[in-house]
Amino acid sequence: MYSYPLSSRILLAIDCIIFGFDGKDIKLLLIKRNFDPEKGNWSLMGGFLKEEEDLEAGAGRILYDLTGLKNVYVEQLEVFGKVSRDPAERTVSVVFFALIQIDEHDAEAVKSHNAAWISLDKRPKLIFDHDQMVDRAIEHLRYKAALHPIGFELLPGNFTIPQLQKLYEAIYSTPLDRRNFSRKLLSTGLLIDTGYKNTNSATKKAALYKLDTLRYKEKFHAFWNFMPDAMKMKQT
Amino acid sequence: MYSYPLSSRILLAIDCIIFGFDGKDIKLLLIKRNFDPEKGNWSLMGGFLKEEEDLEAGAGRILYDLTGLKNVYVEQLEVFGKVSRDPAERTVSVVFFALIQIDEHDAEAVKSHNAAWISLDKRPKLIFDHDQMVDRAIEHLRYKAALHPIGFELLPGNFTIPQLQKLYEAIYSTPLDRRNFSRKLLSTGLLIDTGYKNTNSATKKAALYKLDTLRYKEKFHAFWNFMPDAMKMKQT
DNA sequence: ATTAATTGTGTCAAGAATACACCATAGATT
DNA sequence: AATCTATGGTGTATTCTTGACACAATTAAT
Repeated sequence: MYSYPLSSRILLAIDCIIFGFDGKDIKLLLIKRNFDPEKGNWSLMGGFLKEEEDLEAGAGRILYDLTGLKNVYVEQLEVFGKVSRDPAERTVSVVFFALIQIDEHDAEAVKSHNAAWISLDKRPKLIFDHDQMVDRAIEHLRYKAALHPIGFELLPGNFTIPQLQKLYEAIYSTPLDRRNFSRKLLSTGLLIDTGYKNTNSATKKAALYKLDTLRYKEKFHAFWNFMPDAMKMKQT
Repeated sequence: MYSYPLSSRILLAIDCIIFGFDGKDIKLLLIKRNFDPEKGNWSLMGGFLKEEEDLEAGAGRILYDLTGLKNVYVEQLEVFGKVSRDPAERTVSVVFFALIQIDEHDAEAVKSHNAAWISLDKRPKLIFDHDQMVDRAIEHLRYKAALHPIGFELLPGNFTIPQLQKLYEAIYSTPLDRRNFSRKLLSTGLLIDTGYKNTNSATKKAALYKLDTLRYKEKFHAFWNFMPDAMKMKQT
């Protein structure tokens, strides 16, 4: 069997950007490193790809270690491969983008990793090029959520339309019209009315919906249109 | 300075998917390997990331080697990282997606690499997981061209609206209405009428347009809407 | 009962997308 | 030089979607 010349083997890192939503703000799961290198500084959760491990499995492992969750929404975001991005050694990092339901994570695991959920507007400076990674992820979240029904990944199984609206308002930092939002959402046919009401509310209880998962899978790659108008191409 | 434990350094490959358009069909630049491994079989153009080379620079180097072109449209597509994707050795491959003007490539370089422009519907079986990479790239081309003005990257500097239409028809394998297409294109404000006419045509000569590059850069990340309707989300 | 906060739904007007028809130009044919 | 044919350029009516906006219903607190 052929073998490649002995050159250019490189340390391959995996870094995970993990978004959650607490009902009000989009949050990031970050760790305050209690290990070297860069001990004491904030960073994304990461690790190295193992020799006998598929790339996606590596991402799954790292996500599971920190959150205790499997089968969360994950996708590749981008590879960061500048020569000097890690001063210790040439390291290429594959960045993964994950959306989780914030109240389902394993608080013990998060604590043991010295991790915390942090609002986007309060995020600390991160090590290496992790700030760029986060910037890129926020951009991607805005982009993708405008076109595909990924918002649901951040909400519990049953949710109300006002909750969904708050989520989109948080993503785009912009108020949305209740009536138009509701009409658009319902017209996708992705929501099923559970018949239950949200008992938490102090006033009128909103209807609880769930995802029509069959339809969701069918229609995932089709286009949606939730991007606020200001971000669309205008003819000016 | 900290150093990482001696483990999990991995061979990092770069593979390039290069699209062109000959006025009729979308074509891929593929190589018939005259070197090992997999000598004699078809594959994407690729190479290994060098120790002292930024990732994007590596992609640029490989594209330049094959086409003689610099500053072409390139973006990261996806990382392929299954353990057994390359039987010779664990290799993780970062796949890049490139669009070039087919008539500007360096024919000598292409020849010396034993490469050829091949229509999508005539593509041979490729080595390893390169077929999956191409499938993914075609999907991405359709996706991206529907939302962003990347089609121009496949056409010469001056082009006619009918040429542009043929390009989109090739990308989506579907006929488009001339009148609506033209109106939509012109309404983007991205086209500047050069005042010249296409002299190649046998009958009425079409107007030659060029990109308004300033506007193009400004508006690149805004959304467009050239996806044929059938691919959009419908409510049914 | 009244009030305040929140949820649910309807309507109208403007804009965009689609389907479709007519005219213009240029070279080839007679 | 008249006309035929292939292709390019533009206009319009209809339908659908979007955005702005108003009013009614529900619930708990007073």
